[in-house]
Amino acid sequence: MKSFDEKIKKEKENGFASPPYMKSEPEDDFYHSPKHERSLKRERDVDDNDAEFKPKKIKTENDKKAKKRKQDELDVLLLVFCFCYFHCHYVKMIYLLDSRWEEERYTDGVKWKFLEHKGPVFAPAYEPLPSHVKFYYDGKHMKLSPEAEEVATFFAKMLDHEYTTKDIFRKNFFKDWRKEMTSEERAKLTDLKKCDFGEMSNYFKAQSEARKAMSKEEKQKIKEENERILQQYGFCLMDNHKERIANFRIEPPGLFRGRGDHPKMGMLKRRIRPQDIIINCSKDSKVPEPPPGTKWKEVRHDNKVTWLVSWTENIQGSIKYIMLNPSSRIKGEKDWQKYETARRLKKCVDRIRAQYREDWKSKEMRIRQRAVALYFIDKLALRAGNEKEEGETADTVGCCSLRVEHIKLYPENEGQEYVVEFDFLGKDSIRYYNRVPVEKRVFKNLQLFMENKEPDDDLFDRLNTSILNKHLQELMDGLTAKVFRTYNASITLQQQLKELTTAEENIPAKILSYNRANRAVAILCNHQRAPPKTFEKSMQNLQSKIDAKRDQLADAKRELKSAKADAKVRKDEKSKKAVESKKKAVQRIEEQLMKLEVQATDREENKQIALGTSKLNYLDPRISVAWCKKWGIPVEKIYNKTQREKFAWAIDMAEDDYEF
DNA sequence: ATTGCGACTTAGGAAAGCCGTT
DNA sequence: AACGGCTTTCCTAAGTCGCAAT
Repeated sequence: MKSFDEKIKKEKENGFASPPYMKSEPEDDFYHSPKHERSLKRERDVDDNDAEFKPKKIKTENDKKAKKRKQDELDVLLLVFCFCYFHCHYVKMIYLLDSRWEEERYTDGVKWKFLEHKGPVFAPAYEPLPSHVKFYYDGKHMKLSPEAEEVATFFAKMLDHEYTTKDIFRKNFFKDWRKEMTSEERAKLTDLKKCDFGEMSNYFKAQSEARKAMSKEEKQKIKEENERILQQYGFCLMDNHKERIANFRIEPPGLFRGRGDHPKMGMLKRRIRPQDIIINCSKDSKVPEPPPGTKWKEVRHDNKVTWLVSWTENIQGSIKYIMLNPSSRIKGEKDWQKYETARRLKKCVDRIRAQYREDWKSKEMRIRQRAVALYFIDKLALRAGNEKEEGETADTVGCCSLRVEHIKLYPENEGQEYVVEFDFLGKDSIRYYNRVPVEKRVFKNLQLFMENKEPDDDLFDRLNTSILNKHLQELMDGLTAKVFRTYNASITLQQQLKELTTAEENIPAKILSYNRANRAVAILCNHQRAPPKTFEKSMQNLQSKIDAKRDQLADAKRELKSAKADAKVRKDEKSKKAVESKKKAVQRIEEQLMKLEVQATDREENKQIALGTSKLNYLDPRISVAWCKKWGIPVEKIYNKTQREKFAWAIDMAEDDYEF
């Protein structure tokens, strides 16, 4: 595999990459990340690999063709290599370019040839409450029918959550609950406020306490049972390889918890039965058996999709799927492709930037809007922003769906000109707040777009994601709005790593640098988290650890001093040795102290920032792997076991000189 | 052009697991 | 052994984007 890789690299060096040169920045602070005052200065890509668009000399048509052909060859080579990689890795076939490759090469959307699995694991059946756990209505005990009781337990289990205090939640819940009641119950239970779920709630709390207090043996037994289920249902056979399934358990019934201000919160998410399930597998496989006495809704054999099981969920009417784990070939290949697309964007991003800057001047409104939106997507890593059905989901927006009320224009703000203030709820109702200076032309355009509009009018009324993506497709094959997020995230990591890593530093300090680079990306992408509930306390604990370590260091230093003095007087071997060992002790403690301090810094800076999402979805893992190799950092320090499984392809492929 | 649907990726919070300390 | 704090895994909601029907 290596030699193949090297071959590709050689080809690349043999004149494909134009020499890197610096481009002048149109703005010195092009990128603005939300939330943080200290702006993450990020330079544009140094390496501009797009001689095609900015030729230094006029090429003859033949030159171009030859180059194109060679580029094509290179692309094919790369494709073949990665194809081989995934097959060698996953199918464990050693021989390359065997005839079997030909028949296994999938065309026109075929995702697999063979697929066999055991179907889903259903949620356990409802177990009625013991009779001593009572429900009261208006102070009086009332025995509920099993159906009504089950739904009541869903509410009881959430009693401590603030959800259950929200009007919409209560209203939706009560409406759906009533549907499950018998007509007598329905007649009687008319006011949720009069319902007392207290005993139920306490019962479940006691149950969970009991579960915690179980003996080792009991816990072990449960663990073994889970393992058995995992072994039986958690894997499938796809094209000769056993693959881990991501979510083989069907979602249990419960109350829908949307994020943010969701109009459907509290609705009953109904139980999924075998007759709701569509099974997907290959014709020549053993079709999974539905539970005794039941039937699947449908069994189909569609090898153009990757899912094994699907059903339609009742809240939004959307389809849910059971698919493979990220470690699987099918996900890994896709992930790799995603980063390759982002790398292709790197090669032409300057051309695209130049283009949209031109388009700011267009006489067509739709083109100006498109150009300004694209600028935001590129500069601020905003999401595309599909339109959503009003009243069906929380009111959140992305770039194309921004409304006038979401931005404020300041001709001047804190000494900066043309400042735009963004304040809106994005995916998962996470707030995006950012103030950024923009170019005058952008500013003027925004003023124009906002003229004669109400606050709740669309900012880009001539634009949607479909129009934008169609345009992007014309600029580069496979380019869509989200590729910019991937590209900007990965290039930022690479750049930050280059900037922050110092050769002399020890491993913990290097890892802090890595986390800081990662953090820069998370800030750019606005990946936030609620500060952990115990954050303050855990910070204090760490601080006292640091203080204790400082004291310990002072002691050790004192001891070293006296040992030195002692050795000076005595001048014997023994006291010399004592000095040496004290020196070692001081050193060791210093290192520990340093480690703690680094940890404290890291944690403090990470208070409200979630690194996981970008690490898992936006950062080309080969950048991290290369960085580890370059600085002799064990890759386990950066990726845990699951992550290493997901990124196995990158860990195998990337050398220390990998360039995104 | 618009809408709806289907398939897939991206997302944060909760639960579970783990590991060092008491 | 119990506890507490941190990490990992699980869970499933919420996006993106292409395609087909209208």
